[in-house]
Amino acid sequence: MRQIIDERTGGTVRPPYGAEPHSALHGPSHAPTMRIAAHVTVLHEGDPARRIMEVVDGAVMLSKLLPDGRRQVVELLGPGDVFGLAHDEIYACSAETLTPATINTHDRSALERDPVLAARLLRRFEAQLCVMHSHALVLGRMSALERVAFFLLRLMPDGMVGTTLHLSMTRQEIADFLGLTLETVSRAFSELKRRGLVVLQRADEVRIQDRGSMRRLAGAL
Amino acid sequence: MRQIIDERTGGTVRPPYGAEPHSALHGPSHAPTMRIAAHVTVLHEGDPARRIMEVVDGAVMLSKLLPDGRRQVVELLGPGDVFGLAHDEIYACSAETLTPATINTHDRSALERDPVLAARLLRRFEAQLCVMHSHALVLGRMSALERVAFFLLRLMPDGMVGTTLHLSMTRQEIADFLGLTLETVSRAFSELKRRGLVVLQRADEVRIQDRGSMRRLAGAL
DNA sequence: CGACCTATTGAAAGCTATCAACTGGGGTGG
DNA sequence: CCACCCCAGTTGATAGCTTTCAATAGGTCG
Repeated sequence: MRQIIDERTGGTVRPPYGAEPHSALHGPSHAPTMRIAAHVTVLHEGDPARRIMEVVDGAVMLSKLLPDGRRQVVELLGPGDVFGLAHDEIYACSAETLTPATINTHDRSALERDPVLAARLLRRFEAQLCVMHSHALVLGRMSALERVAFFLLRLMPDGMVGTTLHLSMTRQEIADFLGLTLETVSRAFSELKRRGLVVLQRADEVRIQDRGSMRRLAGAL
Repeated sequence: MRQIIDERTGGTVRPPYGAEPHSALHGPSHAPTMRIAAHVTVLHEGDPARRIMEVVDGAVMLSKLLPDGRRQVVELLGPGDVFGLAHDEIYACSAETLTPATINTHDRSALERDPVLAARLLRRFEAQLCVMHSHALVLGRMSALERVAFFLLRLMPDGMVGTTLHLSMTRQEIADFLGLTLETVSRAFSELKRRGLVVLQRADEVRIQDRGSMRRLAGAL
């Protein structure tokens, strides 16, 4: 289990209950902005859902647990993405920072009062829903090698060709995202390396060498 | 391949291009309602995305294809659900009716003009996103038997206990939804039957016999 | 009643998970 | 400054589950 303690404050960071930097002078719906360290659990699956959150900067991982401990990382979020969604007033996922992150929080009631916010969230939800559809295809129909190729392409926008990508996830986290085991993820990395499609400077620093072959593996996506 | 011909009109039903019942007197953004037969492809993945659609009645299936023909049914929709989402002005999924269905269509530009519509879609997107998160857990971490149990519980609301559920999907469609093969789905049905958790009156008529055991299999969901 | 399509069941192969050992890098403490 | 420890990652061997290929059964419609 990763730490859920914020080393700056020494306390658990759970925005609905904890201190809220920058919000003292505003109402709770005025988008208080929080700066959060890496590897901090921001939301817990099953907690009462009072807030909706936007990633301003950094990376956040949403995950769900089965009663026996199996975990699925259901979504990877970056700047602009929204989380804190709820079924029956209960958070449906846990949220954990992968890197230091800046996050805006809104009271759920703000959705009705603030049409500009609602419009922004609507566009973002549409985009995230499309990404989830792609991810269902990955989880349901792709082989291990294809999943890892897809994962790396997803993290490496077309713009940054030839640059080195820093993975801020462990093999276990990648495995939980792709519906595999950490060993299978490791083997897939080794296979991509062996085929000359990627270069691993370190375990968490990847360069895509042959983008064409990667695209073909990942289903031309 | 299922038919994409509407037997009532004799023509392909593709709303952006085809005839639009009930809409002759209204602008294209005034939610023309269409009545569509079962097993009709309403939207094609990759077509230009001009409309956004709401299921009023019936069941709709969203699917994505890989270049080599592998298919994933990414979402099952019922009354209230929304589809016709787009990446880069292109439909991200194909949509096919599973039953006769009634569908509302909105011009995408209506989202900016109609805040009531936008608010409704926002709530619905949130719900669908949560369902997709659950589905990612199913696809990534559950065994074949667990997936089928989950599928049946999802189709059988708590209210209707003891009633017979009519599956409007073939084994192949269920398999494509659950990330399995049709043979594995069939074996899972047989196993659930053998264990006394369900009764199959016919291949497409299921009664859940032991809901508790089903819930345990499906991860208490 | 026969044709055809869907579903079921069986047998074998393949891919991923599991269990286990080993490697390597980073940090700590001597 | 170096040695050791610890954890993440890699690699190997085996098991298990699902897929694949194939044959049979069931049901519907002409």
